[in-house]
Amino acid sequence: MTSPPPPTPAPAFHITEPLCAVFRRHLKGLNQKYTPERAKILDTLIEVDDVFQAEQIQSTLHESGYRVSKATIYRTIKLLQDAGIIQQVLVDAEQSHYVLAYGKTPRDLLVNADTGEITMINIPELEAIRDRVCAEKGLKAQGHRLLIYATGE
Amino acid sequence: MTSPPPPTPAPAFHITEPLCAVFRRHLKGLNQKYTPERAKILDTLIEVDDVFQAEQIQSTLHESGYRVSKATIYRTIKLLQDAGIIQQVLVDAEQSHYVLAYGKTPRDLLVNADTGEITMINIPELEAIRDRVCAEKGLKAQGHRLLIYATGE
DNA sequence: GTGCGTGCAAAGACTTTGCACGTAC
DNA sequence: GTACGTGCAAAGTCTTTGCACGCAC
Repeated sequence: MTSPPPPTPAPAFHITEPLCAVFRRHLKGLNQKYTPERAKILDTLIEVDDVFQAEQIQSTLHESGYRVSKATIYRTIKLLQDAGIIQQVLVDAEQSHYVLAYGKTPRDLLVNADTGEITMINIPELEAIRDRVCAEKGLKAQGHRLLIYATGE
Repeated sequence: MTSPPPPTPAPAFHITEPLCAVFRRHLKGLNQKYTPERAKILDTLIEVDDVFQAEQIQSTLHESGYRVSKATIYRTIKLLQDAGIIQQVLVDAEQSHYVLAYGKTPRDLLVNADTGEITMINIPELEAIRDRVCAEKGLKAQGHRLLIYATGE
């Protein structure tokens, strides 16, 4: 039950709160535990601080000498999504990508078509544009995502 | 070899040319044939005239009493992408979605989060914004895609 | 008869799930 | 000892590929 589109949930708490605390609180609410695997995965995401994939998390952990199964990684990713800490980003049909979303609202991504590198950018005026377009249709904007494909340099 | 991101190729020919002619020309260039299956698939896309998935094409054809295998549908989708007639759109991690792209440059989509309905919209000022952002990074914009998630009515 | 196209079934890639074992309260 | 978590392997999706058969020039 992967939420089909990422409706960009609004981050609700203070930005300064450590993400692990947010995660711990979310888990506690579900009567679940903040296990070493879950902590390691979250730490890795924070360290990477970029768009990431399940595979990448596993190999990064592996390099640190820490072995976690794919199953656990996927399960943890789902928990982190539910907690609003990460968000799915659709940049590639082959594999799911995610970004840290908590307190950041990363809605705009620059994809370097040469290198595949993905950079988070921020284009504030998009929110106004988006709201205007929705209002014209009698709808209410819940979020947006812009992907820009670029080459050169 | 599904092209990972859709770099939004610029449509080059006159809009009034029927898409089947474009497709036929593309196939001829590859020494391939405009078969009934390929024609039917393209006709269906034109009739649907909306974001679509492979599955949907097959069942729509099936309702018309025409049976085409998934393999042929996927192979034809790839040909249509190469011809610049359709483009992949990433709206959902579960399945690949495509839209007719020829002569339309549909870069902006409005996703109704309540109904799942996807509408193509056009926001001309985005091109300027996109080009500006890329220029700031010393890159050259090749295309973009905006997804807006909305609810209400 | 060579080349291209189709359907079928098998293979692939990513993700999810069932199960047995472990660990913490 | 109950509840939750993990790894493994199997299952599940969507998509691609290999192969044999068919059709057209």
